Order: sequence, then structure tokens, then C-alpha cells
Amino acid sequence: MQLNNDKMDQILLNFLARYVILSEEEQNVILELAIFKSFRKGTILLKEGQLSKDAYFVLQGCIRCYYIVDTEEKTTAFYTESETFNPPGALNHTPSEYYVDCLEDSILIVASSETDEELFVKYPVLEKLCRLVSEDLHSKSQIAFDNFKISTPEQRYLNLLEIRPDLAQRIPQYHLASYLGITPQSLSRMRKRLVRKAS
Amino acid sequence: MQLNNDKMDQILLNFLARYVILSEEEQNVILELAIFKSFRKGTILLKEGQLSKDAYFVLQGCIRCYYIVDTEEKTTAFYTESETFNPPGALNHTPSEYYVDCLEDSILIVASSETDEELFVKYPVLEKLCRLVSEDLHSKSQIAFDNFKISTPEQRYLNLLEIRPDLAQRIPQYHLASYLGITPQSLSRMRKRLVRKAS
DNA sequence: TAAACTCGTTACCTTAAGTTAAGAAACGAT
DNA sequence: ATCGTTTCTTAACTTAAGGTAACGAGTTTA
Repeated sequence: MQLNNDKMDQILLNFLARYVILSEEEQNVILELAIFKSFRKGTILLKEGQLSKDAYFVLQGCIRCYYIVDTEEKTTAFYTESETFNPPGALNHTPSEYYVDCLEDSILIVASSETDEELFVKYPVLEKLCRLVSEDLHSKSQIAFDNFKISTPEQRYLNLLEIRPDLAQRIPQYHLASYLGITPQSLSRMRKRLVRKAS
Repeated sequence: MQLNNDKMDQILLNFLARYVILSEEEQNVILELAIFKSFRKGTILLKEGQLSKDAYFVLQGCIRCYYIVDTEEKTTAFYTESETFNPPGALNHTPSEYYVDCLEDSILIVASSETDEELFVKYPVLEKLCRLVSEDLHSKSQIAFDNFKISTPEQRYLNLLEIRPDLAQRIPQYHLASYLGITPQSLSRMRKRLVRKAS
């Protein structure tokens, strides 16, 4: 699918409209600030040790967050269309402990979190918008954490198939396995077990 | 330790001062709204199925968040002094899927999240405060999630001892085990293994 | 075309967690 | 002081995940 500029603007505004009603002027202010960038599959957006002050909104494609522990990648999150990724730790100006890369060719909105205080004063609704988005993301993230904790790897896999069936299609198994907290071999075995159970 | 009202006010203001500078008037507005409540150990603050619109700030004591899955309690979080708990899902007015109880006699500030829009208009700094707190909590929650995912139960336990040694002291082992994602028996075995390794 | 690489699967063995059951220790209430 | 509840530990057995290695299918590269 090809995205032209108008479509991309519209995707962003649709997302924001879930939270607040924006006047035309406010919409334009945001669109002025939004920087659209394209990245090739495999591009590394953030490395361990770097300071990240950018937040990402995915217009198209998929980005992944992962740690490297003893040479091994541990994937903790995927973000796809109309999802936002606000790198944790960015607020405190602490160096990143994780990596972010593009699993597919992606079009992202890169928002510098050098939030302009004046802008919030001039357009208080923007501060409200940020509050509401943050509260929503926090709430969702906590629920996801809870579900992860109270589930076995098998339940997590079945849950993933149910909640985000697209991921199971577009993401390599070994990344999924890592995301589920197991090895690719274990995932492979698990899938065999599940087929056996089902029949 | 006994807490009088002035001390309690001060604890809350100290917490808020981490995020914004408040004028005396703004401080008083917040203290007016803050409702201090005492609860006996064992009190259930929220049950599955209930609508929760209250957020909690712990002045003294400890509260716990848990799910009940097949008659079994699965603990997902503890909150102690100067920590806030904003029940996820409250925003969407969806019934709670989890329980919250007091593990100790506790003094909490109960904040109704029926946030007064007028108040934010009159005191924009309060909206900023909420945004900053929410962003901070989200960031911390994501980092905690990441750490949980990339760790084994043993690493989680060792990490807990390092980061929150107080919890290991004041919380029963079987709750800790549940929090770590294992059974009390496994935690008991693990502790024995660790002692053996250490020597 | 051949070699290299990526990705998924299978197998064998080891390690640790779950399950069930039982008993010991600590704590509270009468 | 005693009874009962709560909490922690231990043990024997079962289940599933980790580590290592090898194989094969599909792609990319030379």
C-alpha cells in the first residue's frame, strides 16, 4: 500500500481524535510538528547507551524493542500501525538500555519529546492530549504486564494468536518466541503439542 | 510510627514536588481534595467486576493487586510508602478484572478520578502534574515489564532483593512467589539452591 | 550453479518449575 | 498454655523449558 501525505495526516488525526476534539488550528499546529520519516527494514532507530528523546508513531510497518543480554536478543515489544512507542527512560535523560529496530520497511512519525512548554501554554488542549494518551498507554501497558505475569508461555502464545493474529503472520517465529519469553525451539515444540491436543 | 495530619500532608507534597513547583494556593487546593483513609489489614479495596474510579497514594502500609484464576491468587503488584496505584482500566469505565487488598494496616489517600475539568482549567499546572506523573509511571512500568520479561524467576528474585529489599522482609513468601510468577514451593527450593551456590 | 545464510524443526540430555502431599514452625485467639 | 490457622519447607513424581547439535527448506550472494 502507498501512503500519500494526506492519508498519513489523516491516520494521525484519527488517532488523536480518540482522545480530544481539536480545532482546525490545533490540528495544523500538530501536523506542522509531525515529522514523517521512512526507514528501511533492518534500520536501527536506537542503540543501547544512546539518549533517546524521540517518540514514534507507526503509520506503516513494524518496529521492535529488544535488549541484548549475553549476545542474545530479548524482544520485549512490537509496535505496528497506529501504535505509539514512547521510549521509557527518555524523561530522565538516562541512556537507553535497549535497542529499537525496524522489522519491515516503515513510515514513522518521529516526535521530539523536547516538548515546547510555550506550546502547552498557548494550546492547553495539547497538554490534555498528552495526559490522556499517557494515561491510556499506561493503563494498557499495566494490563499487558498483568496478563503476561498470570499466563504460562502457552497461554501467552494462544492469547497472542487471539489478540494480535497479524503479528503471528508477519513476525518471524524466533522473534515471537523471544517475545513470549521462550526459545525458538520451545515455541516449535509447543506448536506441535498444540496441534496434537487440538486433534 | 504514628502519622499526624501535618506529616501526611507533607508526605504528599514531597511526592508532588518531584514533578512540579506548586504555589501555596495550588497546594491547598490539592490538600482540600485529598481524602485520607485508614484501612485494616485484610481490607479489600476493589473486587473483580467492580468499577474502580479511585486512585490510591500510600502514606503508610502496603496494598496488593491480584487476580483470581481458577481459585488461585496471582499477585501482580505491591505498592508501599509514597507509591501511587492508578487502577488500569478505570479510564474506560470497564469493570475490574482484579482485586486490591491491604496486606497491612494502611493509611491511603483516595483520589476520585472524577477529575474536575474546571479545576484543570483554573489551575493548568494540575493538568501538567497529572501528565508528568502519568508519563513517569508509564515509563517505570514499562521498564519493570521489560526486566520481568528478560529475567528468569531466579534473576527476578535476586533483583527484587536488590531493588526492594523491604518487600522481602514485610511480605509473606507465598505472596512474593506469586509475584515472581512461581509457586511457594519453587521459591523455597530456589532459596535453598541460592544458599548452596553462595557457599 | 554453488556456497552462504536465514529460519524453522527435531532429537537428546539437563535443569527447574508444577503438582500433590505431608509435616514443621510461627502466630493469634481464646 | 493450648488449639487452630497461617506460613514455610521438604519430598517424590510429572511436565515443560533450556542448551546443544544437527538437518532441511528457502533465500540471497558470489
